[in-house]
Amino acid sequence: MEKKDKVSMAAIRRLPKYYRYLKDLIDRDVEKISSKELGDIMGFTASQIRQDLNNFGGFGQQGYGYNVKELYGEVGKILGLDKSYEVVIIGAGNLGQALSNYTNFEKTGFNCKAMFDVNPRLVGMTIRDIKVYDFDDIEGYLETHDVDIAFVCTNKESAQDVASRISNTCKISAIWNFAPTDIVTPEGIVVENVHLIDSLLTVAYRIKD
Amino acid sequence: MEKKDKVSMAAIRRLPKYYRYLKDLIDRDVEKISSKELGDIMGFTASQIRQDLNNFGGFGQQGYGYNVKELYGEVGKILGLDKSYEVVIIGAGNLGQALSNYTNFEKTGFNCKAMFDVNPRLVGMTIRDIKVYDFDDIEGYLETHDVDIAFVCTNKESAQDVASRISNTCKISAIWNFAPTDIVTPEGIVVENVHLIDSLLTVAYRIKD
DNA sequence: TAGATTGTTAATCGATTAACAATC
DNA sequence: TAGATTGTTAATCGATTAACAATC
Repeated sequence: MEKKDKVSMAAIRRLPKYYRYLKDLIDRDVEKISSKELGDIMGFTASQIRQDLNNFGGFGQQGYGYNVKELYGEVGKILGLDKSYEVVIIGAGNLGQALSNYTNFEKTGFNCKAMFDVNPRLVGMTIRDIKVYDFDDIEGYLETHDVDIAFVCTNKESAQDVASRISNTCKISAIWNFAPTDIVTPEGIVVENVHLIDSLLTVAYRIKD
Repeated sequence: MEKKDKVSMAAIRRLPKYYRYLKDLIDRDVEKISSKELGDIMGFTASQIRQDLNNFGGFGQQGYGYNVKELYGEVGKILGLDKSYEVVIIGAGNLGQALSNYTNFEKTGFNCKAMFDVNPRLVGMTIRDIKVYDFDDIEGYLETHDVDIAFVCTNKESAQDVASRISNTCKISAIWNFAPTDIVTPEGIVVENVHLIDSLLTVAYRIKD
């Protein structure tokens, strides 16, 4: 199943969409689906769907199609959702708090155990059962807890410093960065940037008359 | 300058990144830059940078390169940042509140004037000078105010209904959708989906051993 | 069995990179 | 002028789509 070396990023980024649509189909009690039908509702060609899925294995059956529940499970496994992930949030401002409250992540297996901030007003607070620690304690925390992903919700200026400090402990696998800047990490630490402003600017572009 | 018909989405999505990096260069008092230098710091090839920019015009000068301030201004104009945009936020929960507080958007010209929610506990509140109205008043509000973009921060279940209702007034140009579902709108209304969970799932995929 | 639909190879399309003449 | 670097055309690369034999 681990053919992931050669799978294109474009295909990988489609996987969560498959996962969402397959979940919807399950909720609507659809048992089986063909690549043609799935393509129609997702806006893909049947060909692309078969190509995408066959990057990871033959999950269908000729003359029948795909079993929805089974395929959903397989895509989940491909995405790594057969395990859960420990998460910390760095930056307990509005966005950090919003993410900590986002039950969707928890339901999918991303458990936030701690938040960190430099602001003394926030340190010590508890937000929906999650304690806010002083960011200066981050190294100690990471050394004594298995954390997979850090959500970085700081401002632009602090993001790289934060990334460097948490990368140094080498106990973390990935950074999910919401600061409006590109951060760099040592080889082996995955960075996923969510540049909200970039997304919004493409909206501005597209509504120009 | 309006060659935008044929410009690829891939190129358009790189524009905000140019805009960010050029701003950084201005802040660091860099006056001119070549496509080679800019490519090195942005992780693009010089060739791609020249191709991207020449979708919109020849902003450089042979033998010299690009004037940073001028190019920054041009990219801003291409993105449509020479005007400002009126914004409403639908869904005044954690994420909606976080977005309303995000000064970065305002600085770039996106002004939030009102929030809407169905929750009576939130309706009537004021969050950083922005009033929360009852969502049932949305049609009236849109008819009496020029709103360009609606940020949809509802749950998955309500997102399509919300999108349909605000699309019906036809006074809005775009929807920036944060609900974890794909929404459809009438032709002519731009939709930009920010699927946070999709982004997070690609992280899970990429940290699989 | 016949019909349907997959898995996979081949063809096409589009985006990125390379090359180079134009020119500051 | 000579050197540098653009704007743009041509070549390459990769991703998407089409086609079809395999097979349930």
